[in-house]
Amino acid sequence: MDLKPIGNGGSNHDALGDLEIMEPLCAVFRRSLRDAGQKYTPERAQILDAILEIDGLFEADQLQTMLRDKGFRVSKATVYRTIKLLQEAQIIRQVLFDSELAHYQLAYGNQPSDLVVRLDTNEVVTINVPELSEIRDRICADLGLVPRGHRFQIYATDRASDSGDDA
Amino acid sequence: MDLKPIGNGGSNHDALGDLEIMEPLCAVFRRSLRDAGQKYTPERAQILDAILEIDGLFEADQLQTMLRDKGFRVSKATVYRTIKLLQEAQIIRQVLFDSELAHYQLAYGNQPSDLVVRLDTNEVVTINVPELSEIRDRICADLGLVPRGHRFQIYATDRASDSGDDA
DNA sequence: CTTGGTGCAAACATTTTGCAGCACA
DNA sequence: TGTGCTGCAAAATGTTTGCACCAAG
Repeated sequence: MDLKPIGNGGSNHDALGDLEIMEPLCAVFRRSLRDAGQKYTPERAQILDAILEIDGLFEADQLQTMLRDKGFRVSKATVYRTIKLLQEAQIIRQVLFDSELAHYQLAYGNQPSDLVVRLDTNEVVTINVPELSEIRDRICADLGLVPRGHRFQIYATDRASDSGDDA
Repeated sequence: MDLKPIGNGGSNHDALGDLEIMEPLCAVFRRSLRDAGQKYTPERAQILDAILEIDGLFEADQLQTMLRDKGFRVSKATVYRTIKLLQEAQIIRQVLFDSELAHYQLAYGNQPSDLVVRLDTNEVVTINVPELSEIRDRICADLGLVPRGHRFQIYATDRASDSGDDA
């Protein structure tokens, strides 16, 4: 499946965490690594840089291609290993909307990852729907559970492009 | 990842399609196959039967195990091929909540698949949240798109089991 | 200097596919 | 009775891992 994430329909950049008003992510990453006794290598910096240039979703292979185009030679293994580290650092998060391929998204802060996926063009728009958090919390309360997060994905088309098959 | 889907917290069975008030699914499947010039074989019937016994999510391997326990010998290839057919027949739908493994769910009718996933026990509860459809439609209207469906998944734990890592 | 990192390639796990024989409509 | 289906095993895909050498702190 070939998809082109077309950036944040809402604003990805204002639903930040809380207090730390936009600490450079490389600093966040470096600190996270140091706390885990790990090292901040050029490859890891390059991968994070590439991610920061992406507006929307990305996948592992895409990162390697971007880096290659910039003249960096990073192995696929390192890309995957770094993606895992970035997830642990809460800098990116996995977004599930395609079973065939893992997708990720910047996640500085804790804003949920709500998406609109266009089935006709495979474009993806990220949106911000505060009500969803309320709904989530209410449902969890009803069930006696503690909410830890949520995902919301809308599938849509422009016109009557097709019947919405397996959405 | 090992997960135990524990049935529908809401009611899976009353948000049916429209008019056809619970036509036997095997009939739906048979018709769908016939319309496509395909055959209703014992293996396919057995697989659908197994699915009907499942309350919640399931995965391909699980079906094969269930069938084996019942004394049927169905190859993995046939399981996968039948899953695809059942999706085309709109009888099951894929549920994305774990990037490592494809999960499916009964989908007779068109009710959306909203889930609560317990991160501590890996249990899954299906829920029904009509508001989500309204939110979806409103957002699509704002974007000038036609809604085709949506997915909503809540991640929760019982107590302070852990920090909600990569959710 | 020491510990952890990188690239490579082989290993993995899930899903798909080619093929020869079999069975349903 | 012919076309589609099954099982098997090999292929494909995305991701992980073992290992020898290399580099960050």
